[in-house]
Amino acid sequence: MPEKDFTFFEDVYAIVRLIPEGRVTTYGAIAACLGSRGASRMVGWAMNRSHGMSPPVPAHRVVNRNGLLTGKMMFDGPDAMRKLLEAEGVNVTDDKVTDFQKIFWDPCIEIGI
DNA sequence: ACGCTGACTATTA
DNA sequence: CTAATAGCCAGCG
Repeated sequence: MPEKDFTFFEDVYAIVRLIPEGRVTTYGAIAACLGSRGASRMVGWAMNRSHGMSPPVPAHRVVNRNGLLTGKMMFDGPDAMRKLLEAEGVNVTDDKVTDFQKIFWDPCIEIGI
């Protein structure tokens, strides 16, 4: 089997695409599962780069530690992220995910950590 | 080749 | 309690 040619951000894409509808995760959770807790910035940066990727990455399901939609402005519109989340059953109030802790999805489970 | 920036998080003052 | 700083890794100028 080939070595992990996958870079940090490629792993991030794989995880984000595994997030089920109606669930959200955090940058830190993804980074921590990959082995680098402080690499949360890389996760966000990877999301910024996810525009135009195939298959598309549901970056709207990735929020910061407080459930705040930090990257909503990077989408097609400042309300596009909130609209997408609400369309999946995620209530968003004041750019924050309601009951964020309840719908929080742990990527470590899916990647087998 | 070097330095800066960036959708973050945790710690210390 | 809030504010500021350090740590993280990879792309871009």
